[in-house]
Amino acid sequence: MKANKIVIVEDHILLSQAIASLVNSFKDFNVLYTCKNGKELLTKLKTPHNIPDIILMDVNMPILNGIETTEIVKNEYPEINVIALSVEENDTTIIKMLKAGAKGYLLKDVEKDVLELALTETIKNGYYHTKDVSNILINSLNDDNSSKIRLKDREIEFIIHTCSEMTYKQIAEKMFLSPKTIDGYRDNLFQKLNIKNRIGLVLYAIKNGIYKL
Amino acid sequence: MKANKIVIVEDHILLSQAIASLVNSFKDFNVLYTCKNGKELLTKLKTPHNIPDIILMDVNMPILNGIETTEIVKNEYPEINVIALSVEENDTTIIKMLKAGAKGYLLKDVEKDVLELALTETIKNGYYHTKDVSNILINSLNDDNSSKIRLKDREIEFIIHTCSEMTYKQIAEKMFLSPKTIDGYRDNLFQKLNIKNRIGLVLYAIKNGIYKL
DNA sequence: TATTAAATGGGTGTTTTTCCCCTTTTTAAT
DNA sequence: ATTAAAAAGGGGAAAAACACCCATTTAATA
Repeated sequence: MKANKIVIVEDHILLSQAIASLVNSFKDFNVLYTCKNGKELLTKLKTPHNIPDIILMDVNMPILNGIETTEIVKNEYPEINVIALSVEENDTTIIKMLKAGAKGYLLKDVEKDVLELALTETIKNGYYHTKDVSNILINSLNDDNSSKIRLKDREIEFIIHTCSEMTYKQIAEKMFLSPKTIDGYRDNLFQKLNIKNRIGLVLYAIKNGIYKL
Repeated sequence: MKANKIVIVEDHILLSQAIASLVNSFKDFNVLYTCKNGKELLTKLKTPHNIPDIILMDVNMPILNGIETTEIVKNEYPEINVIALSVEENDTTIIKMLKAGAKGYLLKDVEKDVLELALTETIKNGYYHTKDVSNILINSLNDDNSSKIRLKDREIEFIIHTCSEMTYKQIAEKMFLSPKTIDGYRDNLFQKLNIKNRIGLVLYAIKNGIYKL
């Protein structure tokens, strides 16, 4: 078997080169090149001999993040397998990444053997998942059908305004609603999300990507 | 010259092994072992043959972070050179790390050659600094004298508690202070940071890495 | 030692937030 | 058309947050 070609996309150069060194130490794999972000990757892929077998993709990157990049790669080069590599254990991030078309999701604190296994299995079967990630997926699927928290558009708009120094009265003005209606939105959300006060709402919004810093 | 012994302290195993692979590829350096956090390192160091020439230390770690660990290492094993390795470009973090006794501070997006150079120079001269970090240091010194916002330790502790659903009264209890003192902290910070309410403080904390999600 | 600055805490009053229990209007579904 | 559910709005009260002004105790330092 000739060595499989790997591309690494990761914004921190040292880490990217370190991972490259690790991958090159594996028997059947070789790093073709590394990229600092999604945009750089897409430019590279336009040249045919730059098409790898597997892309190891960091999720959190500037310019073009892992999720968006994976979507584009999946559309334009469906034969390439993307494996996500991240510190993020956030359920929704993992799901978004897999929805975008990633064939695996590795947390950055796995052993190097797991990385090698993931590469081997992905070449063989087209996918690889650790138990951790599988469990997270199963849990989140269960949530979906039963009691998943569904936020309405107007509520999301309200939550975003909540992440500012405005008072509720000012938010009401901005949304052309009575302060009392805003009161209702808030009371509803507090109960639905099981939080105690506005701070909790702000933290929820940021953690779930509703409000972006 | 026989190979210099390197130890890597980094909480994400895969990264730690990747960096190890990279360091092992350098001519004059060999990785002795890796650790997941400061506590693990301190245990290891108790055995004499586990004493390395240089420790590559991540700054953000659970259990015992890079700054605290470096302080302890500097006291108990002054002959070991510590080089900080981090994504944090935050001025105060860098300064704290250098104050703690680190002989260098590498951002995680430098080229691998820079890492090798840093290791070589540290063996030769006992220290190494990139231009980036030197500049940050110089700037921060200038700022310090003029109008830089300086947060005291107790204030930072307060801000972190602020990013929770606790009321100020509960924060006061947790910090063993009177609610009135907390009142003072808050009023001070609102003025110093030019914000209007607790939400502003939470957003400030998150944006500036004081509170990590 | 005198002076300053920082840390801690008190008093009092206003505004905002939070909570609970309501009504009316609109929208969706049977 | 009828019913049900969701959205919008309300009253009133208690709790928390906010603002300002001031007192005491340390710690630093000129």
